[in-house]
Amino acid sequence: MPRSSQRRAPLHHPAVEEIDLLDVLHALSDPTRMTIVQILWAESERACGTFPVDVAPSTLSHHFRVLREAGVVQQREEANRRLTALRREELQARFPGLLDAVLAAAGPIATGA
Amino acid sequence: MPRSSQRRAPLHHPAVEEIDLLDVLHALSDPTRMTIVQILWAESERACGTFPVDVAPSTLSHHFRVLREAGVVQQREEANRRLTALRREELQARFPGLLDAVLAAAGPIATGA
DNA sequence: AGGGATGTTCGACATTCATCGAATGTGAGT
DNA sequence: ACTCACATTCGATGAATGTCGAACATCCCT
Repeated sequence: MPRSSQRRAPLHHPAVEEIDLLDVLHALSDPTRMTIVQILWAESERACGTFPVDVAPSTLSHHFRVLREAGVVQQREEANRRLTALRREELQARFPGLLDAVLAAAGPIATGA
Repeated sequence: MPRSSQRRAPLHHPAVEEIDLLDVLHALSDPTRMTIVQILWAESERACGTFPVDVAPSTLSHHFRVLREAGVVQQREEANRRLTALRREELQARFPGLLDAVLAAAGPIATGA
């Protein structure tokens, strides 16, 4: 029985109704995480290691966990990669216009953050 | 020479162009501060002590400073009261739609926070 | 002048957080 | 099987944060 889609932890994502506004705002209030979200806003899906941010891999993993548990991003396994995507439609359904306004306010991506 | 309008510190407020998105998001990611902003969203101007939040006066003062230095609220002196108001137009000019989306997402005021 | 009301500043304290290095686990390819 | 690449977890550490009580400053009113 090949269960190749359950590699490590079950990767808990909050349900749409469980997404808390303050958690989302806190998740977005960090420079590194904002950069991640901006990139995902433009590129739909991306592997963890391919983000142009200047932090250690363990730090990056921490930020992805914060974003995931806040309900901002979604992660799925593929081989030994972990692909990350924005939960755009779900966030739009829960907090209409919020992500659009935030991303519009963020302006161009500040690479290196 | 009655200088009744300069009571204590000069109450520094950031200029509109200096308002930082991440600072604003961080300021809004606290329950107490979110409650304050929600109340001001509905009531234009209000004295510090009249907010129904369950924190010590010194803590409240701290939260007002965070909101003020992030550019979210504006404070002016009147007698020995300090009146606080949202910087609605300025925030709308700097980050269009942001405050509207956040306040819409926040829903009804959770008194007691 | 004295007292009460309003709000701030100053430590202090516990919690949270961003960050890193080292160790670990998983999958792909040789 | 061995190794390398990818990503996580763990432990530690220094900084920031939310909270409070006590002390202080300013203004109004009696």
